[in-house]
Amino acid sequence: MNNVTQIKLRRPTREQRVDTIVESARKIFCSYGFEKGSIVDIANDAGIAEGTLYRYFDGKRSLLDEVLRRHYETIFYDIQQTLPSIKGHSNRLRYLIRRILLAISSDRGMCGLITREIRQFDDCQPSLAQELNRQTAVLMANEIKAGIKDGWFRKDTSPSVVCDMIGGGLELIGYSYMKTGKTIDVDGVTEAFSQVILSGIESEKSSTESMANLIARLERTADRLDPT
Amino acid sequence: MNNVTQIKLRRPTREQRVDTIVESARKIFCSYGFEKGSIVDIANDAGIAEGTLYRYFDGKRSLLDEVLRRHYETIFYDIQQTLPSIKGHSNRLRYLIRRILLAISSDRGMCGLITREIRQFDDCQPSLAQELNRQTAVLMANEIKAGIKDGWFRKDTSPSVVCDMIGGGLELIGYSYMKTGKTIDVDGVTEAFSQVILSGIESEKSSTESMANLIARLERTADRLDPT
DNA sequence: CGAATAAATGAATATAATTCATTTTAATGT
DNA sequence: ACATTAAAATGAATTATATTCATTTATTCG
Repeated sequence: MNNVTQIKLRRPTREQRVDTIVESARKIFCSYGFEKGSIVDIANDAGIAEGTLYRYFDGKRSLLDEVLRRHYETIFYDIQQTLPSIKGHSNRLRYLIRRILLAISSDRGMCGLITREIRQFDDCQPSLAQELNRQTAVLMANEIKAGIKDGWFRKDTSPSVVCDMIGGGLELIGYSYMKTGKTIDVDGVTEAFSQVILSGIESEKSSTESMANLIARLERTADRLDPT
Repeated sequence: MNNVTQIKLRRPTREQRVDTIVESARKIFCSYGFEKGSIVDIANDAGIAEGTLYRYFDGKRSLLDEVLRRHYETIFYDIQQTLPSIKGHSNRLRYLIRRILLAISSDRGMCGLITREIRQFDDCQPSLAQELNRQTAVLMANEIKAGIKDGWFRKDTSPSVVCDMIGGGLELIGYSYMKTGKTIDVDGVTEAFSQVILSGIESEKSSTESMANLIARLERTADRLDPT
């Protein structure tokens, strides 16, 4: 067995090949969009023939699904790690809003891909991207429902409507980011969203609570002044 | 000149032919979607050959644009007639929300078409549908800005964020209507939207905010007095 | 090494938008 | 009424891509 055979390139494992293809697909789809980015482009970028690609994916659509699945996976993992450590329904909602804005603003190409393609194809199979978006909406809805139960949010709040407003609003922010390319002021936008939503749904109890905090501050100040 | 030539069908005028084509396109696009609905289908439905269609429209995309333009035209006309007669910023906002919900719920096929295709093609030309949606957003933004100026809405409200929340939220309502087909409770959803948005942005003469300012003043005073 | 199996290939196929040379119809002038 | 010209309509040909499949190439295992 000579040196040449030793250094001869082995075929990549199935997993490696899938990774290569998905990465090429991500690059092409993000640059040219789903329609314009062709299978030939992706195959060339991955260094394989078109036919080979079909041994690993059912078609263009499954390829898109896998690209999106991997993108969302990271974000979900992150959210699952962080969410339990945050105290208070309002703060958890605020965190979810901020985390999604962060995902949008940190990858413009992906944001554009998602924004443009998310509603396609829904006739037959439910779109994966939509399904993944729904998961985030469920997290928000749970927070709102729990908040209502605990009396922090108004009893007549419709969790689904609030989720639609947050989710839809963030989508439009992403859309405008894709189109204009203006950087997103993540903290500013998070505050603007939270401000409207939270004062829109917070109950008497929670305003009483914040009032109590203010009075506590007043009392502490008074204590400082009290000569006794 | 015999009877036969008398009753012979004349070619339709340009306008009539355009109307026929647009109507067929609307029907096909709403039933099958923009991708799946083919030019042949539309031409057949309109009773012409494929080539003929291209004498009236640049291509499939322009056809879609015209279908959407005509759809929005009706709605805008209606809004322009009604809006000035409504008194109060909050009521005008509520009306806009309700009018859009009405448009969504009254034409499921069109709602599906818009929902699925609105974000496409934006690389090159700005999508017409998007442009038309933006016009509604401008109406809302004006209302909010005026409301802030008049002191009815909080000074720190971000009109664009509020518009995104309303517009994006309504889009998601439409999306879910297209997918599930469940009828929309227009008045209920209008109230849920208005409730959250309006209590989110209305300037409570109230409590918390101004109280916080007062206490902050007191604290500053205390700092000045505090000998430590 | 030499079957047997798995992977890769790219030419062939299928589908759908768009173009264009040709045909059909209408309008005009004599 | 007919010939001539202009406009409109046609559908076969072109183009562009996703997908398939018969064939070739590489790997595994006895």
